[in-house]
Amino acid sequence: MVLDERKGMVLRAIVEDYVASAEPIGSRTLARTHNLGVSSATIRNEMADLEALGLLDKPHTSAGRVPSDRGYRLYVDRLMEPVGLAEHEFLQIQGLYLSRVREMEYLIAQTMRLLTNAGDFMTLAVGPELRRAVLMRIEAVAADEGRMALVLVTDYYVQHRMIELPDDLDPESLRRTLRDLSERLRGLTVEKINRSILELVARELSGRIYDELIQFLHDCLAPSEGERLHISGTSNFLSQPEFREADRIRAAVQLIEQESLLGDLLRGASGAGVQVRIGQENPMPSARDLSIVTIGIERGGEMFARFGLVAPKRMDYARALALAQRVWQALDEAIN
Amino acid sequence: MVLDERKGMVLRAIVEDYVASAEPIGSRTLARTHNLGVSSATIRNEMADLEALGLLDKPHTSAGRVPSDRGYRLYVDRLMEPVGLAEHEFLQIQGLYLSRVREMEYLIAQTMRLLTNAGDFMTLAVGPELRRAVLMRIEAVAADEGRMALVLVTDYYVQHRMIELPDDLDPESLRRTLRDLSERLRGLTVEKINRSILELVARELSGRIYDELIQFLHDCLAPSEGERLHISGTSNFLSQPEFREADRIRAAVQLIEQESLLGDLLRGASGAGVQVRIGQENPMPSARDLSIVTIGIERGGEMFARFGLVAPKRMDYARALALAQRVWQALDEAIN
DNA sequence: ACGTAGCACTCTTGTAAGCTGAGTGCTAAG
DNA sequence: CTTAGCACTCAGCTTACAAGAGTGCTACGT
Repeated sequence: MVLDERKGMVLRAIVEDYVASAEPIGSRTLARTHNLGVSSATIRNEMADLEALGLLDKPHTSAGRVPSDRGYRLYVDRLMEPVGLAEHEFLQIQGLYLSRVREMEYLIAQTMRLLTNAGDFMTLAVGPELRRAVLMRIEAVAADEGRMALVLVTDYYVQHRMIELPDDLDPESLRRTLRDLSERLRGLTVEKINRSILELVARELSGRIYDELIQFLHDCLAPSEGERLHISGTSNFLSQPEFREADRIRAAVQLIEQESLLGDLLRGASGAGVQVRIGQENPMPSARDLSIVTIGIERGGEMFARFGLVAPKRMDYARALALAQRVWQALDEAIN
Repeated sequence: MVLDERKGMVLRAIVEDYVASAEPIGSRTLARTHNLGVSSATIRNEMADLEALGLLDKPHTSAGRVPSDRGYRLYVDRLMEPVGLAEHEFLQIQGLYLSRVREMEYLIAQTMRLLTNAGDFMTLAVGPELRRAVLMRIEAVAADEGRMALVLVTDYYVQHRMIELPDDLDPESLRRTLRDLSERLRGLTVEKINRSILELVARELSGRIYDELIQFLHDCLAPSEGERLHISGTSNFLSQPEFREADRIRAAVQLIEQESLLGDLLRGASGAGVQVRIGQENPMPSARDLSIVTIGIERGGEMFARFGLVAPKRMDYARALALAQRVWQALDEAIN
């Protein structure tokens, strides 16, 4: 049996109706609402064929059909009609990256706000791996008499911490030490520094305040911080009708709370550009009812940042893809 | 009718059993589990009295009793036996503030981590109002050829943003401008700067890069940023049995997502030290089933920071208060 | 050979009725 | 003042039943 044009139309109609209604689609309803030019009985036959092809599922004997993972996949790859964004959305996304700000946290925050407000998605993001970041500068900015802000600048992160100086410390010598340290470490990746920094510092420096300094550097250089998973739009997500029942919403909340799982979900995708993973295509079983559209940003051939739009499998793929595509273009351009 | 000692014991037993079990407490169970020396019938009479006094509620005719808001209040004020913290907790809290870090975001993050892991609470925090912060320094830290990190230091906040410099900008003149600006504005509160900064900058400075600079200053000085509400431990909160039903959990998620509501909840308390607000004592109706223990930190007679432990009314008040009290002591000492 | 009408069958959902268990309130006796 | 006993109440569970939606199959028409 082969997927002729009519079967495609039926599948497409089912996916789109189901996406809109969240209710299984029956043959009669479909015949009534769509002008397919055939009766419900014919549609029933087509549906039976689509089910045999593994493109539709039946929740139970008399409940109408629901797209299977493969059905969604076929829809996304071949049946879906791409949608455009509204003019103002298009421009809004462009405008987001026109500023001169070149800092990851800021770009991520902006992008997430945009994506979260643009649809019923939960948005995930991870920034570039901190261990790949290249140290540029460590500097101390005096605040007042007794306090000083340490600032660590890498190629796409800035970190700071304000500390209290002990009375017996000469600010000038601290500044000089930092300048030396800066010189010595500049151009190294965080990954590399991680090894040598402590030795270096231990060898050349001493005194109480340097405990704080080392602590600060250590904190800044700890990978966990830089790869922090950003999450927003959980209420978009949880307000989907699939989470009407207590068990479901509970499971969903648990999934959300497990940052590591969401991180895997997002990182499961590889490569640059926009990708879709549907249901069981996701690596972990707890995400088998979800789909995710990922945006991978590369830079110099390495993975740089990654965003994800998460929703039940019954997501609006056309819209998610349009958004993702546009954000990818704009962000990729801004960064490269 | 007056609250004699036995009534107090009964109320206390009901509160504690209910806190532990989340199920309404019946007279027979109470007689069996607590050694009150009287029969269930007597307890029934006492319960009826307590209900008449407005200290107990009945969910329905045959469901056992549940403490009313006033019942909880009386329990907290007069019946509850204060508990101590475990030795290691006590020391852990102390240790948290021994470091020399004097930056609000850091202290808040540390404190929240502690509180969230210490019990089944959701933790809220707001830092000091940014508009009261006193500007210390604005400085530019060079990153590489074309980029620069702007750093703004106030007495308890540091903000930064990395921006790309236009080719035609002389980094030295930028640095000079910032130094001038710093000199002019140092010692002013953000609130005051907010008015004058734009005029000042507009009058003395010009050129494309200064748009970014002004934008950065504006962002830093926008009060919303500085008063950002920190939230953690939502899973502690949502895993409480009161949220077993879908509607409840849904409402709770919505409440959490509404940052402004949580902000009001937290800010509803006034004054320094540890306070408890129970159920309807909270200003907003959507929090009438919650209780919050707040920790208010003052500094120089002004409200500085505020933390909140949020849980269903059926919270473990003794533990929450012990934690809050200890954190308050330690933090107050560290800051003042 | 394909499309359609009709019909029997299946299965979920919603509703009503009955039962059970936990708890209360009241009364009378100790 | 306390307690035992008993009638009464009510949420929640179970069962039964009807309604509604949908399917699969068969027979018929083009």
